[in-house]
Amino acid sequence: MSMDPMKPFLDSAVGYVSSMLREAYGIEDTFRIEPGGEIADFAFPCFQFSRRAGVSPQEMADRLAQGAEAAGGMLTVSARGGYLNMSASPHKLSVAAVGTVLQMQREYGRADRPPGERMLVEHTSINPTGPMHIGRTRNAVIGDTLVRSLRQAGVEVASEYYVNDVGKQVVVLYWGLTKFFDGEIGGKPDHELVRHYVRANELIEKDESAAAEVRDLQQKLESGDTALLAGTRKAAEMVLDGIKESLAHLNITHDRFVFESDLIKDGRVKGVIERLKKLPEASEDKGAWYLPFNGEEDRFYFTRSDGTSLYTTRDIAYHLDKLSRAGRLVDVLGEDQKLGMKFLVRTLELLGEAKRIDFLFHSFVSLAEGKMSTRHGVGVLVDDVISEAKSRAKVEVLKRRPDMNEGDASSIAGMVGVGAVRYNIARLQAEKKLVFKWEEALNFEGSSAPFIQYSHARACSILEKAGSWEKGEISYDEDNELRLARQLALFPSVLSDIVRTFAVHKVAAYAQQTAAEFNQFYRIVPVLRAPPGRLGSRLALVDASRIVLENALCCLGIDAPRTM
RNA sequence: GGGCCCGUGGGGUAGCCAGGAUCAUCCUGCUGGUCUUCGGAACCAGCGACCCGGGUUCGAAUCCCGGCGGGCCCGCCA
Repeated sequence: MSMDPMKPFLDSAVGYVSSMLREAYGIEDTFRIEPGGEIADFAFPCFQFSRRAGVSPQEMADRLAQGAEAAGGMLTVSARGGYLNMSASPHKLSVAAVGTVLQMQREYGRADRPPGERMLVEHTSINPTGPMHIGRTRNAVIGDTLVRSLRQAGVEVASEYYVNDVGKQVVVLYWGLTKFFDGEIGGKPDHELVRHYVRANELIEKDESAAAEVRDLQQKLESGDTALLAGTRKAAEMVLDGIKESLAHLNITHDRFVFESDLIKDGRVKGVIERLKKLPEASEDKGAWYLPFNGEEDRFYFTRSDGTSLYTTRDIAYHLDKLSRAGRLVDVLGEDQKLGMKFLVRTLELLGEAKRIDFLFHSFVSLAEGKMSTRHGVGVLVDDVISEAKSRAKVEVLKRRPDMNEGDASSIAGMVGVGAVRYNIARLQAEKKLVFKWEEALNFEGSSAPFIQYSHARACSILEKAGSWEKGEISYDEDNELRLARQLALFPSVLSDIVRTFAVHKVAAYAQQTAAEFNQFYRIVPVLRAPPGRLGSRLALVDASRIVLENALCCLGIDAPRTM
């Protein structure tokens, strides 16, 4: 059995068109099959070949539709508007879809892929100077959804967080801590320590001697002062602990954290600088080395005049490290990084190592009132959004289940609240800008996480009431059954599309559509009170729906409650 | 000044990469319905949109050029 229930039908459609084209017109060229939209599963537009064949598109479509018993009963074909429409036999497709899902269970969605192509996705990588605000959360949610979707699709993938613990802002944090911090954190570290960071920034802005102190520290750090490196790393790690906690609340974890300071300490940054200096393109201006791009239009400086490294130089060292550990890289980044990454890629190309890097850029999140900034302590913090979402969810849960005990209600409210936050970020195309609005972030109906979770809980409830049942022959004939089964069959192709395009919002849309189809089925087609002989097939369909909803929610990092 | 991205009903959004036909998707909103329920965070019907102007094409929301509006970038910062 194919892991993708739609695949055998697509193969027959290709085979059918190919043989009909040859038979009727002697055409043996390659051709394209399109998705058939609402009308059919697959469509062949006749426009390209009709002129050459000397017939109208509609004539050609009519002729091509005359293959009796299309593809051994796998397909139904029809001609309309110059298109040859082909649909998988609904009966055969529905049986194949449910059968495949029940066989693969949590693995459903996976496809055969060439082995050995390990991927590495870098995401989040927030500067550890303060708590995550909602803008940074977008990166984390998109990145984690990508990692989860790739895994569900059968890709071997690791996730990584690049910790910037040597940059200017971490020095400011460190300096602020030495000045104002008494050693007692007394709360979530990112929230507590950022106060010293904000205060330090305020002081530096108006006090020149403070600014000079920080500059000295920065110089010392870049010259490789080990005690100072340890100090800034410690400061970064404390804040990072708080960020990790926030990420955990969002069901986000990373396989590995790479510290920028390590790349300096073990000499890799120095090695990169040496390699770059040897490039024929490399030039020098007052001791500062750069690569000229676009003539001398854009200079990419990779050292300062004092020989120390710059951010992108260290990032190149990091990318070389990643390339040594994975076959293919993806960086999830804000759109402000585009130009810098162009220089990075072109530099890696000069070093002969650029091939396997892809980027997933996303636009910024803004507030109705303007921009966010950790440095100035303005922004909506993700911890606040999560806790507000949970408490509103709890009100909703208790409204519907007043008898439910406190612990269960809180646990469900947690899944619903976090799900709502993640879903409302993941549903958007990454390149569209996002204006954060509380009402939208906390939406619990319509196109939302709870809508999907609720469908899942309903399916679980039916299955629980049914108990165990005979898994005999299955078959479907009701329109709502066939439509739902077809929807389930589409999951592997959605994931394959994401593997190709990284368009993670598609798995959000798919989950929503699947839930909607399930709700329609649920409304119209009785399961537990099914007519004689239909019970097993319908329970199988409900179980398959439950599995697909769970798998899709898993891609989104949203828990699938059995009851809510 | 130069570069990149975005512009779809009242609000939000899919479709654009690989141009096609059928009501251009879905959510929200508004109007009106459904159900003696396998859990109503539900279901059904209706209202309402491709920024503007050229071009390519048999055919453009989709590709190209030019406007307009918004975001981001153009540092020996990160």
